[in-house]
Amino acid sequence: MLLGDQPGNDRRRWVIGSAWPYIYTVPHLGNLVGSILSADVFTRYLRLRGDDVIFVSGSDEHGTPIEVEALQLGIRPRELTDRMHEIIKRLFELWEIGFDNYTRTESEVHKEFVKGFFMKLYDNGYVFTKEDEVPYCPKDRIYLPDRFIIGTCPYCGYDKARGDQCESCGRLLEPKLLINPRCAICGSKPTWVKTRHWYLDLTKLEDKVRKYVEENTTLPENARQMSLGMLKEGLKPRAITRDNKWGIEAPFPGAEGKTIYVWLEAVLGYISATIEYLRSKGNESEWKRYWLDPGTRVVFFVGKDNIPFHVILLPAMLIASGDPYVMPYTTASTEYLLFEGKKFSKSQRIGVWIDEALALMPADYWRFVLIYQRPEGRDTSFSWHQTLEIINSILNDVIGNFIHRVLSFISMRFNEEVPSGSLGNSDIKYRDEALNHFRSSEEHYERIELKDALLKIVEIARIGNRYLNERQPWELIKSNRNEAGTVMLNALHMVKMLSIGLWPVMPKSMEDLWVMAGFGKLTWKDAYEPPKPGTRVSNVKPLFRKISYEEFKEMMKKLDDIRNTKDKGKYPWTQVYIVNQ
RNA sequence: AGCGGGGUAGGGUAGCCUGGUAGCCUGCGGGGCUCAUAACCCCGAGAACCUAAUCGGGUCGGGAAGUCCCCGGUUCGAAUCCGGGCCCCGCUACCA
Repeated sequence: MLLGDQPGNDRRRWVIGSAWPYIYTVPHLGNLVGSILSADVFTRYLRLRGDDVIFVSGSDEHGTPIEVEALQLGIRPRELTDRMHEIIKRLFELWEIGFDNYTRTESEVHKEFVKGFFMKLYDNGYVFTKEDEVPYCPKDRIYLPDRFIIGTCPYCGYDKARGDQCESCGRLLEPKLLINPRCAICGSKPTWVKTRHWYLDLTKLEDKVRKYVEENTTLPENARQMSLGMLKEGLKPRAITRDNKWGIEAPFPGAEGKTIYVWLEAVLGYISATIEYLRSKGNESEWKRYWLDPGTRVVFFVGKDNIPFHVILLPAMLIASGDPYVMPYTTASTEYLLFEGKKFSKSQRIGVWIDEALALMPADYWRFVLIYQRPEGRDTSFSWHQTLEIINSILNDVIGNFIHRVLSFISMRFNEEVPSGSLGNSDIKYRDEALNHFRSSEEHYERIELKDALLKIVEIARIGNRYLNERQPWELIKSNRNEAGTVMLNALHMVKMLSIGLWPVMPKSMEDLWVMAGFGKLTWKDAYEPPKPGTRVSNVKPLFRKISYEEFKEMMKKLDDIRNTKDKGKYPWTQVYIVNQ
């Protein structure tokens, strides 16, 4: 392999979207890893390569749970989401998430876009109406989704069964099957009222969607199989409208007072957020270059629960619009992150939330640990034990210590100046082995296998450590300063590769390293070039440190304290812990 | 219930499509090195168990013939292919 021999030099154009968090509460680590964090890492990789990328997401704020929460707190839904949106936006900044636009579904641009978009579906004949009978709570004056009705399960007699499914026996239910049904909010008896709803006629779109899924070879296996399974059973019409007040008004003639089903509008946010971003840049019409030009690759990052909306529904709607939207390139879907083997659960306090996490460790530590355990292929269990091992043994010992032994050696033995050198066979062998791993990491990044991409970069540090042990520059320098210089120049080259490959995962630490090592601002292809002799390393100090068992115990105590404080908050926005920075 | 994914040393994961040495990381034991953050490098045991002895572990002796969730099949040969089953997770269209 030759230096500079890297594939794909041409500048590509991308839209990266991560699933919109529902801001009823602060997301937990499981929510973060599959969607927003993964999308950020991939986006940073693309930027490092010099690709043209727009990275968007936003707060999903409509829908019944938020409407009900606000009702119970005696405030308007918008007040709740105004506050939560600001908090969550701030938390993502603290997590070093580099959105071009993190917006919200209450954005005017979004609302206008959604209304116009659905009118196109209507005009194109993909919308029909049907009358349904739905449960309604006369006391709360709210239409009740299935799971907001509780009653006695007709099969097992469990008296807190929800209208969609009985948690006790697991059987699927319908609200009408429940014995003694009650409103989940106030407990009063719901009435059944007739209402008309507007449906998206997915049956007409089924063949085109199937073709899209079948021909899309970039979809992860879980997304592909799940989608093909749904298509095999046949797509059914899906209601676009709801009777909620909190949402985007349905634009259809005769649909006054109704709102659009949150999922169908939220997925359009990827487009509206792009428009909003480019409008703020003063060139709104550019959005068509991103969404209508077949050269663009649109990629979504979601958890596995989100697959149907991104692989079936959104593509179906894009087709139905009649506009020449570029079809999504892929949907990078992850499995679930479990917490100590169990599902994250807010009510049972199982898990760690993204506000608390930052009070315990720096964002880069978390980002490293989470991507290192990214649930690709199967559910993966997060455990504190494993987390400490990864930080102490991999991040600190293998990576951090390698970087530090190189920089401190140059600092002390070469007077802070990068030495020159001419590589011998052994040096070249190690350099090329490292470069091969760098190249392999690039291949994994290209396939959005972020965990494997990271593992390959970690290997470079292992190679570097082995290299130093074999060449022993601390011995060489006694007799042959030039050769010691060669080894250190080459080792610093490996540090450079590392710092580039790790930047998408730990941008802050790597930028600190770039300054310390005198690399300056780097791009992906710079990894193939050795550092410049004569540049200065300065202020060398360890980038990472270990977490002792005592510190871990203190962390757990701190987490307890934070939670006790959070519990005292009355409103959702007072149940959040923001680190002072 | 239906559909989809998964089950591999103590923990975490690769291999499965395309059958043939179970790879890697961590942890554990031993050795080396001294530039470095008690860091680094190399070697080894560990993916079967039971019994005796012991506070327990290491360890010693004996038995048994096992091995990638279990049972069966195909094959010279199965983690891999086929059939059946168990368990975990997701989705099932009105939660988001």
